[in-house]
Amino acid sequence: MMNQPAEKYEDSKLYRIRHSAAHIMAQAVLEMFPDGKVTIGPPIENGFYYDFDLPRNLTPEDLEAIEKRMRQIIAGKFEFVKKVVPADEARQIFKDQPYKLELIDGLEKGGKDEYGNPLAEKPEISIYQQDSFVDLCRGPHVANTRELKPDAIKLMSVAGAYWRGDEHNKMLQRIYGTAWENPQQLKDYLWQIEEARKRDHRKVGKELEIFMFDDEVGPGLPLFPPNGGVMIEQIEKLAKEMEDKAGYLRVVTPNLSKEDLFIHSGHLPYYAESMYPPMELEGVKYYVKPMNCPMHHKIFASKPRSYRDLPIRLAEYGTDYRYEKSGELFGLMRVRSLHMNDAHMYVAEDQFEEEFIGVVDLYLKYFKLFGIEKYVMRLSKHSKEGLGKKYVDNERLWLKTEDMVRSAMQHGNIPFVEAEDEAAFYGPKIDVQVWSVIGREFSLATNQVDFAQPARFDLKFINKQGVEEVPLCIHRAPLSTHERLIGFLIEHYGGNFPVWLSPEQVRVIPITDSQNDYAQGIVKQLREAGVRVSADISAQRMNAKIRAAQMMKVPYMLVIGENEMNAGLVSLRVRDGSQQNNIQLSEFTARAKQKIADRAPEL
RNA sequence: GCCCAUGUAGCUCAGUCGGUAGAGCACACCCUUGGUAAGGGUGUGGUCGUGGGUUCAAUUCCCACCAUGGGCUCCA
Repeated sequence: MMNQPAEKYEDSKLYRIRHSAAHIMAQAVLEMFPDGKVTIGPPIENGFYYDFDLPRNLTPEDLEAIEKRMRQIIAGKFEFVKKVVPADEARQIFKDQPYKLELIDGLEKGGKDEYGNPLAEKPEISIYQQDSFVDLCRGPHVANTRELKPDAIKLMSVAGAYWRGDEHNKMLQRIYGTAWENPQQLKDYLWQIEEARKRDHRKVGKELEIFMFDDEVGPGLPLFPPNGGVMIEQIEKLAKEMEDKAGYLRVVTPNLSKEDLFIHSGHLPYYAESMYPPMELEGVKYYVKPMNCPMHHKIFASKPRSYRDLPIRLAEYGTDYRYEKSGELFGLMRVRSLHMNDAHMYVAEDQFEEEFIGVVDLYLKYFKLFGIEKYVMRLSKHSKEGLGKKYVDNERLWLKTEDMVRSAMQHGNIPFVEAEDEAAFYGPKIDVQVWSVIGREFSLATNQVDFAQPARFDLKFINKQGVEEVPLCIHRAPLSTHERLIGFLIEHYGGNFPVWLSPEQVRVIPITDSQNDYAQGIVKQLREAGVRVSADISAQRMNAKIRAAQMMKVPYMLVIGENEMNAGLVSLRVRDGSQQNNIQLSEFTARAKQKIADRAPEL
């Protein structure tokens, strides 16, 4: 990322600037609300925040006033003075600040830092003071407020945030701000935000008519007009090709089932509140499915299986419904109806490693195709505290399967990081975070081990010794959901899709309406060649037609005027602005077909 | 679900300190027949998110709800 020095962020000057800016902001806020309560205010990526408990809600005007006051404080050239104090003295200093007292207790008892994370050793208690403001803080800070540049700070927004990140706690008011070493860096950062906004999938997706929402259909339930329909079709075609080669078998399963299935799977007690409520017919409850696993398990269980049949890989683009909380919906990234690139592989234990690595290799092939260069694979593990609550209560199997995944990844030479308390309820998983070119992070792929459901569903196969054995199940979704993948691809490509993914691949542009018939003939020929094409016969000038095609990001434009028509040729304009005049249609068709067949990134 | 902000034509937005609204683009028609990112004119188009309340009068003020956005929490 830009502006990230090679040194650790925590040791950088920028970190101290932002941390200090948070204190200066807190001073300004407390001057405005003398009875206000302060909590914590750390530096974060690109800026800082501070959480307050205030007598009234902040307005945008308040933010302006606070920002103005911050500039004055900075101009006051105040020293940041650190002092280490005993806990009791700290309690005296912060006697009117209940949140600080709670933090002091946490520090003194040992064990917890200001974010509630466990600490290796009991920390010293320190305070920092600048001007009139004293804060409980471990630092570090700049030496003097003059090290901050008044023109390099900006308050960005007010937001709600729960005390200590727990939704059962009081909601505080969080002010987000950004601070930089100089005004130019701030300007660059704001420009970067602006550029990211231009690529936002919600904006571009609307402009290019890839997806839409409708109030009467419902929140989180996207509709895909024809342009989105084309993309979905192309992605499914790709997935099918890849999966066919890897030995997957396609299945189709219903969108709803009786309650019994989800009781059996064990999903209901964990996830009832994220499921659409059941409908009851003739005394039987039905749920729309939030995932496909139990259905696939039923297919596996439908007949006796031999070790010779394994691994069995059942794949489906399943349509699932999850009742995400209203505030969690986000464009195409978090929706309530999803089309998942799902598959379950049933494997014997000695096949696990090869199969698991095979899936990861499949991910890497997809990433290469889409030009995804930045990604991180994360081994998501259980937590001891979550056993029996968030996670199936069998620590032995957790540790065993986590080991299996770890060694599979190591043997496959695939770099990964590990994270506690991030697993699925039935087993550990590899989650893949990818970053689009604008730096937004997405959880795309997931590859999960399931040691719980196969036993619950009484899945088994006859092993070499003629004995029944429970298979392991690998859940995998390398292309996530159509919804999330398309959202990602829109931002990743900024709408400039490779030809194979472009909803409209060619637009024929007659210069005057005398060429309209010729244009229609070209459309017909290209269509027969399997190219997605249309002709612009509107009553506009060529320039306007080109502009319209450029704005829809059509990769190829075929401009035809009298010259081309008389010679039986076409002139090609590529989306990047390059041109190739008076060429044979067959020559262009061959180029287009080749790019499509290769799924080539370039035009 | 929680805090805050926003919601005016198909799209992007202006506006009304209470008297039922306007621009550009798009669309239709007319003129123009133009050589690589916007030719000109005319016109169609809005129960100003939904439902209540206050008022002689509400798109404007108040309340509730819905949706979207920025966050928090959550994400099998």
